[in-house]
Amino acid sequence: MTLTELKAIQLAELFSALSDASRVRIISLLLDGELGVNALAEKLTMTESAVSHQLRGLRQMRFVRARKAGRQVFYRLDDDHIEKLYRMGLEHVEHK
Amino acid sequence: MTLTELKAIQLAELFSALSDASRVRIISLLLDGELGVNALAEKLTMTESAVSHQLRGLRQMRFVRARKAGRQVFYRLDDDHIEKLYRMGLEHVEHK
DNA sequence: GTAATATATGAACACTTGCTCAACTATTCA
DNA sequence: TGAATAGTTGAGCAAGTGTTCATATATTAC
Repeated sequence: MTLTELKAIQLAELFSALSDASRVRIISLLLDGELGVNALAEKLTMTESAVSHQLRGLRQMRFVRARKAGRQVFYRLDDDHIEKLYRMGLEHVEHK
Repeated sequence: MTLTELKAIQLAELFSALSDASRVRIISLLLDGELGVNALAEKLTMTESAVSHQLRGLRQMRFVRARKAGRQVFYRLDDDHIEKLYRMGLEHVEHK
């Protein structure tokens, strides 16, 4: 199975989105439904700024989608592929 | 689904192993069977040193396993979980 | 209009990562 | 023994990443 360099890069980018504990925890919280930035920040004990920066990356990779309501922005997972990847990873981590 | 900080870190580490194009290409080559460091280096057009450094990381994460035969060291995937993760990622990348 | 709230953004900085290069170990062959 | 081959390892460094802090934007309340 030879892989083009482009696809190798795309795959690496995909997995990079889950290669940081803060992002993993954001994904894990959004599995239960949408949350605003402030709620995420509180649950994660991170600053809103740090959360916002991470959400930006996740948004650009189409891992999450934003919905604006008044001055709040609610985020949710964009795609169930992400959930599958997450669960498969979790399974791997737990069965060792 | 609340995730402990430890598991978030472990998950992030797992996905980190696939978060680099060189490592992704190594995994993709090893899907077809074991290969020595030199053969990997040639197929990847990377130095043996660079490949060896990456293999070290993959070994530590138990993504690959080494078999020594004379002065050669053959690497293969350690676990079919990795293959599943890889294929799921590839599917995601290709269906967009 | 002003003030308060919710989020986004850019710069700066510490930390991490992946490579190169040189030196090293281990094995085979003569 | 010595030379050649296969791979590993550590130092050094450029590039990338995640956070903080200050500032900016957008919306709501007054």
